[in-house]
Amino acid sequence: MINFLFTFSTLIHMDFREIEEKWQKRWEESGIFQADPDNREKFFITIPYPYLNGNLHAGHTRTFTIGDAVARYKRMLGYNVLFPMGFHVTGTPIIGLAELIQKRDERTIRVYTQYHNVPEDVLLTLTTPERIVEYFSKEAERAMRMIGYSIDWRRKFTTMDECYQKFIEWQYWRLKEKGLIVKGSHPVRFCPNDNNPVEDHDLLMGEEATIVEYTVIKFKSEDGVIFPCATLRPETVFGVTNIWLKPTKYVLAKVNGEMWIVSFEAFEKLKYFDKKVEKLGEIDAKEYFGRFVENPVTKEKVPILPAEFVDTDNATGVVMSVPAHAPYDYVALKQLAKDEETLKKYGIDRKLVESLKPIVLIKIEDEDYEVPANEIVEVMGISDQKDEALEKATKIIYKKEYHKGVMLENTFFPNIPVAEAKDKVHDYLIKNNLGDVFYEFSEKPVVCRCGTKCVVKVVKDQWFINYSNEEWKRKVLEHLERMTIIPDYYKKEFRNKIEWLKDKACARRKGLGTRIPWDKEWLIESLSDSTIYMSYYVIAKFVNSGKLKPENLVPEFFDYVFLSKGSVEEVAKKSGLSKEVIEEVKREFEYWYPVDLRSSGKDLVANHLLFFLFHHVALFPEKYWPKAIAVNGYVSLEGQKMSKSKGPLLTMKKAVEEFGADVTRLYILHAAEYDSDADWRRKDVEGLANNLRRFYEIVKENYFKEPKEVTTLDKWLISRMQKAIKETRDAMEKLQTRRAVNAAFFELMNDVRWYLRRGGRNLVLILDDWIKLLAPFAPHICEELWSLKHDSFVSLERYPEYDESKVDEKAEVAENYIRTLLRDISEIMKFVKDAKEVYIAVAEDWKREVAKIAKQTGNMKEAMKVIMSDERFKDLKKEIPSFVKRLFKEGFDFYEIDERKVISEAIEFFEKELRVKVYLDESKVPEEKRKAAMPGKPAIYVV
RNA sequence: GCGGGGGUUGCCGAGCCAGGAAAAGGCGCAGGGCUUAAGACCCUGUCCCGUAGGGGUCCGCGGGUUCAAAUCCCGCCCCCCGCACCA
Repeated sequence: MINFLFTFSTLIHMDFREIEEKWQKRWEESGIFQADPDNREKFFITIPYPYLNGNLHAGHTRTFTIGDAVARYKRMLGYNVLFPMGFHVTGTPIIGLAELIQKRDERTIRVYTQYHNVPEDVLLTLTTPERIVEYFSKEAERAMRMIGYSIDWRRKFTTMDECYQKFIEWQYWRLKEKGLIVKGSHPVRFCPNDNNPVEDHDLLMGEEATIVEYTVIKFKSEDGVIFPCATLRPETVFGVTNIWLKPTKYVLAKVNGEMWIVSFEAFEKLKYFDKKVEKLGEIDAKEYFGRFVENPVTKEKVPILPAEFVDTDNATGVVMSVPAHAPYDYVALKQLAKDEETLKKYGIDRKLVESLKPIVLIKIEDEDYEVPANEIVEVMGISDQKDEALEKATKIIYKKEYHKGVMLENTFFPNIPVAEAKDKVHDYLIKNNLGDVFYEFSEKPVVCRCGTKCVVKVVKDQWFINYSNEEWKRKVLEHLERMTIIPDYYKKEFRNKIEWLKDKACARRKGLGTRIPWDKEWLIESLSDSTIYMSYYVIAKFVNSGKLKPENLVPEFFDYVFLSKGSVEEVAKKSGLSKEVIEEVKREFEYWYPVDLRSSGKDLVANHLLFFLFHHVALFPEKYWPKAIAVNGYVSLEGQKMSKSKGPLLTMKKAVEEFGADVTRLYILHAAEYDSDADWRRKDVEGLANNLRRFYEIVKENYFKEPKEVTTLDKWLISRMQKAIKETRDAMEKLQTRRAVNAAFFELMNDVRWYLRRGGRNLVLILDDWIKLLAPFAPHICEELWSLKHDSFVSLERYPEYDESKVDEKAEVAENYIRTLLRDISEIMKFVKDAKEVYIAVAEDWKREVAKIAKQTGNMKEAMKVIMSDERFKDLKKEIPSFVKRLFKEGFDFYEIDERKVISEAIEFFEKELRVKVYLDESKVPEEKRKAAMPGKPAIYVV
């Protein structure tokens, strides 16, 4: 009794954490996850290192746990598995965070204490980037140990380490030598007050705004003044009838030596565009109304006219008018012709305005209208240029013409689709200095966190990585085809993104990181310093053990280790290392490389994972290019998006403390598959904890029972186990952790429930396999259970093999038979009051003919045709489809089981379940019921 | 707009590629068992109808192919994600 009570209470209060900590300690002490080269086949799996501006959260937990499950699974398959981890600290957010903490920013303090669970007194000391890195790297490592990842911790590093920086410098020198680093300029969102580019999270307003590139077309007046018309539709330049200015003041400016007339706002913006800009004076637009300018493309002279709809805060504030295709222009022109007052005010001849006829220059196949702008304006009933509906009208026309339109004969590009002509005109303008570009936000306003309105700034002379390089892209694309991408449809996505990738600025002024070795004013930007660092895990082991020092890491050393360039003697001399050490590092690199699997969140597809591919292809020999990439989705909390900087957030540590490592792991692995998003729901997590506890109890209760004689039921259980092994393995090969956990845990659990309900007493027969099967997912509890009987680590055991000889289809069919029969009987008993006895009659033998026919034809379609047309079966047309379906689903053994025998052996079970007497007795079952019986579906009679 | 993914039973989510079960599993809810009780655990039910294992309706909407469609084909509607220099 005392013993019972004790057991009982330990079960109730079974503390996952206690078990987990015990095994984490043992793993650590035994060093079983430290991977060094040996004669086994290797498997090198990496996960993107976390960025340390906060604690690891449920999102990390998902990606990392998938990685760990795969690592453990592969290890149990016999691979020598390397699963390392480092920390990313490059860039600005950590600095930003330090500043916020220093300033005691209220929101930051709240978010970091409440969601990141940093104690306030500790948080307030994190006022420098160094302290932040120090603190969060320790926390991250602790969290990852708490959840039981099988990481080789001897290889950890941060991207600020001196040795890492040597490695990055080497990489950039080599890229530069290959001509893949180029200089250029590009537009960025910029805060004039902070004097810095702004990132999304630095914005108060306008996070959605993108930078739009307007084409500027230089219309010139006789006195040489340029009216820079900004447009998104340069192809319509062939249809310009006039240009518009708002009747207000403009600026006369000298722009790169030319005289430009632009709005005041535009002038301010121009200052940031990497141009020489000088204000010469102010002019009033009215001085120009009625005067003419020359269309630089058609050489036509067109008048300058006033229009109220012109927005001086959009682009240059000078607009060209294409009334045939632009509803605004059409309406404004019509309106002006009628507006006596305005015409008089500016001394414009009405005849002039009336003479301006729309010039149609685009046609749309299958549609036949004269002047598109006219038609839409009439349909929508717009007559005022300030009508907001014009915006919509413009969009409709634009959309149609862009996608379906073709240029007409009166343009330079007859019969060319509009989408193409647009670029051609743009290029023509730029090439001949007849045009320019003007950057503008797609939405306004865009406001920095400091309250200042942002501008677009063109950063000049910046270093770029030349991803647009065709040769480079081609190689990456070719390699992509050879790679495994999981899930497979992401290969298409990668293909598109590789083609779309443009040159990328790789340098920044501010932040943590490595300086560009040949231009020390610039720092290498954070996504650009994390492309090939998987190779650095090899180096890091030697750095951490003290064998490699920063001064040893000369470029020639990396050349030799990674690329086999140069001679060991030379490298020894240059690096100050012994030949042995150099060779040892090289051997280790050559053993581990390439990366066999990089498993990552889907947010990195369009950036990091691309760069990862590009840089490997550029720098390493082909045999070291990555083998596979897997992508997983996000995690939300009770349906809410997580946010590092705003909350809500669930840290990895908190999840483990609260629910335990195995529960957290199992839950996150099971919550969603592949790139679909998972939702962390407390209720579900608790439910899972119960299931896991139940597993623990069941194993403990049965593990030491002496095996008894093996029954059909036992064979069924063993067979089910084989199916589960097969399913789990197959799922894991495809990285389907949800399916794997479903098969290895939930479905087996259901089978075990049935087995126990059926009175099974030999559960012990499958327990070793079950524990091993679950070990990659819930390693702690599995170690604990395994250790009850064995002296080894289950983590190092061989994963269960699927053994077809143990599959017993007949036993499975028999159990299904019993299950179905039980269900049918109880279904009927619902309708019989005070049922006392149940009689069962199996179908007559001749009905097995159906199965024979089905087997002969081999497919459902054929079988149904043949059987249904058979006279003998015409009374059974209701029963046959489901029978045939079962045949094809459960296999043809189905009709070969001895139903009478199966039923006889289960009578006792039926009686226990149903609490009535059950007889297998044909004579007691009425004729009409017996007639409807089919093989597998006996007649039932309840009295 | 371009590109990728998706709309399934109260919810989450399998199934769809290889057409043949009101459609796995989990959660929730209801009833029963166990228990002094609660929790846990074990059964049963959970679209509608039904005093015999049955019938009806169902997988975003509308058509089509087929003996048979959640699954294949066509059209439409809606939702999510990426479009960068930011980790």
